[in-house]
Amino acid sequence: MTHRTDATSQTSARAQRAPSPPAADPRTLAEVQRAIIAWFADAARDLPWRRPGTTPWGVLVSEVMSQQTPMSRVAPRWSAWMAAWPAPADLAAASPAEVLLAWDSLGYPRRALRLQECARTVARDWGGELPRDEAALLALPGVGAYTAAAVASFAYGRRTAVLDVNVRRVLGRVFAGRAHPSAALSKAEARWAGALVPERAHVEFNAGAMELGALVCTSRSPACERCPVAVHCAWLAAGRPADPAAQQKRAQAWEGTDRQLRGAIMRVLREAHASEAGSGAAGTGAAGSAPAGSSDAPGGASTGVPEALLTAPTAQLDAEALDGLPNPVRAAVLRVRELGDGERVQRLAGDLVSDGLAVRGTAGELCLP
DNA sequence: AACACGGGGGT
DNA sequence: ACCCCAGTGTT
Repeated sequence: MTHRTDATSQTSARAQRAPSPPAADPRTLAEVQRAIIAWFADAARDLPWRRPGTTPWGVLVSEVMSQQTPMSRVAPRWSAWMAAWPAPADLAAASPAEVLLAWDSLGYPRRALRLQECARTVARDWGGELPRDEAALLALPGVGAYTAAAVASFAYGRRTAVLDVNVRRVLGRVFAGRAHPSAALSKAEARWAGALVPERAHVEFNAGAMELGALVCTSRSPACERCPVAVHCAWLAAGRPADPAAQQKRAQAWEGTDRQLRGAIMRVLREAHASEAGSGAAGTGAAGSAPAGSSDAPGGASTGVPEALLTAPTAQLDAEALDGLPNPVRAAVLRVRELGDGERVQRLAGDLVSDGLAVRGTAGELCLP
């Protein structure tokens, strides 16, 4: 299957510093563009935000949810989210707790907070309508180079280069013969990618290049036999050489990390909030449908958990209070205690508060904001 | 430029 | 077990 890299490794190692411009004649360029557009017309997945009638705001929401997140996980959440908050003003009016509850376990919950900040900015500064200008989009919270370009292209039909990891991989393989894109997107890379976007059907080209990278030209096991541009692909022609530079990126740890423990604490807060707000339908992580109406914590009623239950030494733990917790909350609390000692939990809880993902109540409880 | 930041599913 | 995912913001 994979081919040895011996004969070519010297020359390919040389070429990886500079993002080589598309070493292709205009005829090849046009052919690649046409092939991707034609392939996309047939192979495009039926994603909810590709349905007619999706607003620019809906496109933005789908892009933010999709950051570092497979779309199979995004689709159901997007539908529930847009049903609850169709327009920026709707999201702006929600409480952060509702927003984090609806985000559920999509990951990187700060994205949810930024998306709401974004909605509030749009409501306040843009009359509730997303700006069309890419630079203005880029200035919004949670919107970086990729998302600004994606919205400009997919929502507003602007001719701009949309460079996510999929597109970078496809272009890098076809034109530069490189198996994997570098860690960071360079200016030069963006420049020649921009030159590649066709004048006509650029939306279809952008979406198609992403789709091709997601479905065929995948990172791990590309299906070159199904690839519409295989005949033009420099990487395939070279025998699909491994990438010498991509070796030593350390496998990302998960067990025992702060991220894992933070996530467990966030789950406690979601479960606690859900079990108190609507005792009706609160399942494990199933934020599900409409986060209806109120987040009003009447008086001083806590919608969180006593922080001591997360941090106290086992000997001093109030076992009775722990037993009194609703099942999903107790399970989440036990998980936190299994993952980290009290000191670490306390430190990370403080981080969460600093990040705006949690608040401390007057009675020593930790809650969603 | 290098890190931190979730979580789940594919191989 | 390891890899990857429609990235962004901070240091």
